[in-house]
Amino acid sequence: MASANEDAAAVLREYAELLVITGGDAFRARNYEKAAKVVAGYPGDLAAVPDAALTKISGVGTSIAGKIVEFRRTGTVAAVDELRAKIPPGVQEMAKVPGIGPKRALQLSRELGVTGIADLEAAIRGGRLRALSGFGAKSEEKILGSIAVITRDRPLRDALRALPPEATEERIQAALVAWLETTVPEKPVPGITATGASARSHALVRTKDLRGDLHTHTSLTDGVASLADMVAAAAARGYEYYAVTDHAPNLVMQQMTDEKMLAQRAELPALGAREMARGMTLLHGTELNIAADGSVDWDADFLAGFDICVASVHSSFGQDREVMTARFIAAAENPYVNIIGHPLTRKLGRRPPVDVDLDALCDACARTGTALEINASPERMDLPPEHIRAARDRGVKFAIDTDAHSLGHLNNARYGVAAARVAGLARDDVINAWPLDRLREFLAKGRSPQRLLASSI
DNA sequence: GCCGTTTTCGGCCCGACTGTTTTCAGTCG
Repeated sequence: MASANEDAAAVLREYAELLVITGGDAFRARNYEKAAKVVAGYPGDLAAVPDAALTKISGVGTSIAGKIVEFRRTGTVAAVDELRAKIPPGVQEMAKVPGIGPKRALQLSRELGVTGIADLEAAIRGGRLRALSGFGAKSEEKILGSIAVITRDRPLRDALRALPPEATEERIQAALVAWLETTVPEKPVPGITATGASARSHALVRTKDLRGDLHTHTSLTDGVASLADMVAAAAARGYEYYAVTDHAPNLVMQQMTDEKMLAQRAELPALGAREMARGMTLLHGTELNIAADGSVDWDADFLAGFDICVASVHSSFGQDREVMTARFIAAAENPYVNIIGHPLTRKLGRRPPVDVDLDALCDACARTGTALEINASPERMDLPPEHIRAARDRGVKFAIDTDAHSLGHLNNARYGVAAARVAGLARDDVINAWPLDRLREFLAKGRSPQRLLASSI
């Protein structure tokens, strides 16, 4: 997503990374990282914001605004250049490899003279890593796996990042199809639909069909925009409904509590009544954590207070297929779980998909009335089109969600729609393309009074 | 470096996991 916003964000992000590698103040680094997210997710064109107005952006103070101004004028930031020069070549690149952080990247450079990812792979295959303290067979295996993920995902990630900021769903769709065709030329993916090539293309879901977003965050957890700003931005998109789904307590770093969640819920009626959001129904939800055993954060009593629950895997990614599948199915069978969030939990070029029997999970979802998420974040593309098609054929419904952590992310829905279109989904397959009444029926799931009574007998 | 209905200083994201170690450092979400 090449744009003034993304360019500035990249510089701020790099400065944060450099501060961490060079042992700078962690809070300072975190502020740059946060500012990078805010700038990347700034809903307008950052180039149109006057210098003096930059500090009006939350998370951007005088110092960071100064660096943005410098970058706009000169195309570079001196402080970033200085830190770059202090670090041996390859360290920044290696520190981004999952399993390697700043400390290990520096160690690899200093003690082995490794100069980058390609060199690192050669060093591992040459058995040179074994000589380092703290590195063993498992580390070698993990690093090689990470390098494979980076290599494999890079073409798709780069293709998506190269799209213009306002790329339409058709344009994104074309990029996805092109990538699928180059990836598996010998094995055509069944049901994949190229742009405009299908006679059914008129029936495919469109971005304008989406009536709401069902997975979004605020600054109460790891989002960078306030609840009020997120709601206003959603209303400006013309949504009929909008779900706020901040993280739940078991993702410890988010520091969610019962009290915070209830306080957020109490804010919604007033926000919904504002002129800006009038006519848009606010749903109070959460993104639960599916624990290693398939349980979630809260008990039934507390969960019953939510309008909608997304449930996602955020830990223990390495479970074997059988355990992982049982874990997901347990979550789908929870009467309060409406959507399985980013089902493969992959991040392009960062984290491989978990090993789950999707057919079994799809059957559980179809049986229990649980939707699978098509997470629209271009950093995830999860589910990918080939799996969406298979899931649809097993009777699964979908939620195309942005998982927005900033205002700008709300505009990512079209990436999910593109994946859905490639897979051949129609409006009827997508629960957030349904009218609110029908959506509410779906969300009631197994937790209507009659059903709960019946299941307790 | 940013922020403010505990405000101009002093907080701010904490704990589990992992692999390697023999008591813990590093990484991650």
